[in-house]
Amino acid sequence: MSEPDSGERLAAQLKAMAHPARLRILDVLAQRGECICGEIVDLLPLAQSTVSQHLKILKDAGLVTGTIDGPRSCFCLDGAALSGVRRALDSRLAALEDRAA
Amino acid sequence: MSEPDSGERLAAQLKAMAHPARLRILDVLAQRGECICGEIVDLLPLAQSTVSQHLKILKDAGLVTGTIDGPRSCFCLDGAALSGVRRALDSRLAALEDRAA
DNA sequence: ATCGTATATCGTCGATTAACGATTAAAGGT
DNA sequence: ACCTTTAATCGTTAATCGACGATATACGAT
Repeated sequence: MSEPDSGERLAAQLKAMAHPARLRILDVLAQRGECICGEIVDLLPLAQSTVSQHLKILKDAGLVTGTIDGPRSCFCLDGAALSGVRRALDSRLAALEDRAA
Repeated sequence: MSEPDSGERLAAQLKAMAHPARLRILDVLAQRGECICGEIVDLLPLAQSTVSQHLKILKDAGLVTGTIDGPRSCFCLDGAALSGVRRALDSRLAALEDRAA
């Protein structure tokens, strides 16, 4: 198994988000609920292969899910994972917030 | 000037956080309030030069502040910046949360 | 069976990252 | 003045990233 410790897992998720194109993809998915790859390609100034690669990174990090739908792939956000990232950040900054209060 | 758009700025901040060692540094600072470089070096399994480099990355991203104190450097978190990251994530995920509700 | 559309994957290339040891700089103590 | 301590910077190396075009795959339509 070798579960990565929580720091490594969170780091990996943040890393997946830490790219302007991938943030935009997450935005698009948040707005539309779901998307096929081609729609995202049309919205971003990147080649199809590059978008597909970014989607794979987001999928590998568990932040989006992709289901094959005929010749297309339908992507949508994994709400639980994204909430998890948010909670992880919150708890890590809790000490700071307390101090500031 | 060429202010980076909000996506690029957030991406840069997330990227600075997206490393296990840097997350640990943020944790240490959150717990202790402030630290000198050497304390962090003692806590992490990394060379002094590597830790100093990580601190520079966090400082350049605006997530921590470093003030020179004699021969030492005293680091602490920039609460406003970190809260900003949190808020930015929250607002980007708002659409998702609404959908899930 | 073939064709067209939609994606994923491969291979490549330059740029960036992460790590280290060695060196330098800046104080402080004696 | 000289040494010690602390931290930043330099130079190197291996590994990873980001982008692309080209290719392969999977399916639906004709």
